[in-house]
Amino acid sequence: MLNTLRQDLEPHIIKRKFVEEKQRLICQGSHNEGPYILQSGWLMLTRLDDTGKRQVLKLVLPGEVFGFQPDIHGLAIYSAVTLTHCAICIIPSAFQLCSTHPELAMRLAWVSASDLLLLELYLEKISQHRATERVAFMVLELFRRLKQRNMNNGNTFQFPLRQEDIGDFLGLTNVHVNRTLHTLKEKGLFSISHHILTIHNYDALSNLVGKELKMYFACEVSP
Amino acid sequence: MLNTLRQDLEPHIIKRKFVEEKQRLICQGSHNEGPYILQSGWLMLTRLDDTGKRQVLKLVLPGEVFGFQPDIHGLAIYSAVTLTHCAICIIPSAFQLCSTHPELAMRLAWVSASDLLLLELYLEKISQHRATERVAFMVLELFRRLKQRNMNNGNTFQFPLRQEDIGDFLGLTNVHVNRTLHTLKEKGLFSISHHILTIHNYDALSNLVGKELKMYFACEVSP
DNA sequence: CGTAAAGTTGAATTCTTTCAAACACGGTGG
DNA sequence: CCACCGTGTTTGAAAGAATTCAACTTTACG
Repeated sequence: MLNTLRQDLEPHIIKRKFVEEKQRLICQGSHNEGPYILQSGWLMLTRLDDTGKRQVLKLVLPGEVFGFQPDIHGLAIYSAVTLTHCAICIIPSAFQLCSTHPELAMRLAWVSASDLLLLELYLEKISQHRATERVAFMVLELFRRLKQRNMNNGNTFQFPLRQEDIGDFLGLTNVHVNRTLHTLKEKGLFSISHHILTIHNYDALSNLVGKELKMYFACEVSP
Repeated sequence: MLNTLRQDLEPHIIKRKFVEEKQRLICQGSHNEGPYILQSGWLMLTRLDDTGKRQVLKLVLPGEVFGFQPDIHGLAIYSAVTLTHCAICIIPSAFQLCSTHPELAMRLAWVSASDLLLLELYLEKISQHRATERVAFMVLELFRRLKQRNMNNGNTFQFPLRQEDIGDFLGLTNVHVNRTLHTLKEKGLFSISHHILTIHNYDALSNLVGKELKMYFACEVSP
């Protein structure tokens, strides 16, 4: 399911781009050309509010579709910012293509529904649980998606986020993220160093997120 | 856009149901027959975690589709619970229908993307803002959707949620919801009494949620 | 009228933020 | 090669927000 989308659409993909890190692909409040497919690299979807607070809505990994938004006034409600060097594809007129390519419509439905499911899980964690569990959840959720893509190296993987990004993702201040990471490191669960994250005790970590999610993370779901 | 879905699908809708309040249509962890269309009444999508904490994921209003979830192990990740007497339709084999009815696939894509957008806004509020703003946001967001359905009576509308439901929706305890509702009532913004909510000062209320969302709530978006 | 469910209030505790300052690190230019 | 600078991380102390616990009041409903 992961790779076929690009194959289906191959003839319709007009533009390909390579983008440096910290660049903006979609800009909140502007017109959105998407949807896009991320081919390689990491990026994040972020939203700024009037007070200048930032919410990271999603971390996008290779193979994922992003930027399929029903617009408010036709404008994007979030920005897409690269965390690393990225390669992306643009599907310029996805809406029109849908009528002639029902499989694209199905795919977009499936993508949105999957994003929705993931966001529901994040919302639950952020809304109901404390800093430690939120961070544990994020690490395990990422680890699961990275493993599906063979982007891990055993219990280790690249982790391009700053502590402030984690905070804006999980609804915490960078200061509190720092303290929480320390606690988790001291407990021997995982540690981050030089943008590399290492899980030292997977079982203890997954115990933090509860039994149901533990099963979710253990199982290989097609992305 | 709101009403056409049912018309498109009319020949394929097999079952119709009337359901009492506080009944469970989808049960977390069980197989899900959906998707469904809510014809009348209110219901909510809720998720329980291992510790017994509950997250309300969405309030579903008449005309909306719910229960289109890519399953974990084929099982529903949330329950659907009626808040009032409801009338619903079931679209039994939506996935198969999609191949012969591309407009259904498009509709489901659009529904999921809209749900995702709404959830992103809730996540931002819950993650970044305090109790007062969360509650204000919920009231305005509901008011907007109710107005689209002519389910308001001026600045007044039926409000079937208990304070505990609000808490589980917004990530607050029922105790704190109570105190927050009091504060907002004393400020003359809105009040709830006998399951009827009255907005006393719309402008002041919408100032609480910020300029961008204020515009969002002011505009009539097709649902 | 009586019971169960929902709402209200206070006081103590816990978690998180805020503010401020110090520290570490990688890169740049002298 | 080293000093310098900016970005990101670390730490402490005080303030603030929300939770917990417990008791009490009100409302809904048979």
